[in-house]
Amino acid sequence: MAVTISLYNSLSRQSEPFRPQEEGVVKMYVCGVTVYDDCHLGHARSQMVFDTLHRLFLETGLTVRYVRNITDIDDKIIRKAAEAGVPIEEITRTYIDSFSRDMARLGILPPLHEPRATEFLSSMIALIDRLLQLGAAYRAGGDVYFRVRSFDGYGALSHQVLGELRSGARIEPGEAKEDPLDFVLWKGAKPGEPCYPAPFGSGRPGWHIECSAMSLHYLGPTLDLHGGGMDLLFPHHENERAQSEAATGKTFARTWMHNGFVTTSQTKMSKSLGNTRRIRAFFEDSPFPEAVTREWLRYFFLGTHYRGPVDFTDGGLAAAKNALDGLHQCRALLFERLLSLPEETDPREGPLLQSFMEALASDLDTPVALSVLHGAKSRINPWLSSPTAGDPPVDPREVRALFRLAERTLGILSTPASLWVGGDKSENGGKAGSELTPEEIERLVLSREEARKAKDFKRADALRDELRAAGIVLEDQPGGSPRIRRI
RNA sequence: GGCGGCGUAGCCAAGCGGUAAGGCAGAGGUCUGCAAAACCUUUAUACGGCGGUUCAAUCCCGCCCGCCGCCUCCA
Repeated sequence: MAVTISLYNSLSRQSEPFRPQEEGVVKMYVCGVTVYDDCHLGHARSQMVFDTLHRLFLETGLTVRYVRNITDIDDKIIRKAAEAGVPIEEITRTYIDSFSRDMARLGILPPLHEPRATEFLSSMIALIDRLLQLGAAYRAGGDVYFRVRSFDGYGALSHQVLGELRSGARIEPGEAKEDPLDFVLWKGAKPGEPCYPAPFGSGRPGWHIECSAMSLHYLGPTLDLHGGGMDLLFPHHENERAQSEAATGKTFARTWMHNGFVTTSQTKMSKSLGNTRRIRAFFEDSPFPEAVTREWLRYFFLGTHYRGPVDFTDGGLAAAKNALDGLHQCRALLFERLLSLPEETDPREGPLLQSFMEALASDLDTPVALSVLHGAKSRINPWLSSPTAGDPPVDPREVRALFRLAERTLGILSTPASLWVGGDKSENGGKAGSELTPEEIERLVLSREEARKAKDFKRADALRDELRAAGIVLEDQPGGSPRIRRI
């Protein structure tokens, strides 16, 4: 569907129409993770934001060359390995696996390339060499530093004035920087630490250089879009930009996007504060099957615009689940009603589809996109719930197409109805949602049915209460046996 | 100290110059043996405060108050 995508660019601090350099192809780079621990919900949101953007690009027919790095050489990894007394590779393998599992659980579409820093040492060394030749970098005390004041545009991305920066105001003991603002490109080897040979002395790369080297390798000197969390804006992205542009003389990234934080009690969720919630734990603690939990979390995050903060609360989570339940209920009834009509002939265009796409195209306004879904639901529901009703106020087939569109772009409304309402973890290889065995449940349900037939409502209600206490809710249906729902 | 974000109904959350989307919760109703679920109806003279610009401001400007973030590793 033809829409003009506009995105907020951190560089210009305004929304701009998004136009890739090459017609029909998007070169997109997003900062991944450093693999020294399990990922938390902050990572989940960030990846979800850029996944949604990725899906939006695909939906509009663009080819997306999406690269996301994995940082597998870093001080924290080294320290963790040393503490555990295991090789670095064991730590990185463990957390790369964990990250991959988390991304799969969240339903994040895989990027085209997912390079690891250690696979690109020679590219990084070449880049540093080039910066040294250009005079943008210098050797000092076994390290190599980037000379920040040699790069005119430094600070333009994060809108910092060099003189006001406190960042570099500290020089760590042992560092030999010319200027406090300078940052390390290559750290000289220290005893007992992993190191790699380089013309300027063996050692290991600084944090920022990997992104420059890997994006250059896969996507060339100029990215259409570079993304990451708000906390990467400075210094990470500022540094990446400086060293890349100093080396290539070209614009490094045309659009920069930064997502807001996940907070708890209005405070940023971060590892150093110890207030993180791991993705894995969220899924393991969830009473629902994985597919349901995935949609639940996605819906929760998508309910807030990506640039704002999201406070992670039980109330917010509960509201998200209830709202999603309503959408699923509608979807299940609608799909059943339209079963005989092939989806292939559903409309490709229409006011609902248009509104939905326009919302997403407008700097990824997912809250508005969700409201389009709810709007469609409330207009189609009366028709769905009364079989004798006349013409529906909206084309049911467009609503079906809309739900499919939401499935593709937002990654919600894809779980089969049977799993959504009646599912529990046992169907999913997890723990059971109830203390009762299926046989016990069936026995209680049948007993209640007998009691109801005998008009012994007191006993019937007691049995229903007993089931409810075990997390089983009965929903009587006209004619048939009651529907069993787990809570 | 520098840079930035936020403050909209009980809660969450869009809108960002033309007179307040949506969701959750709540209330009333339909259905039901009673429930539950579902469906219907309903819920902000009003957008932190005070000024200013304008025919018109929640949206622009100024000041103030309150939260939060970046400037050190961090999505």
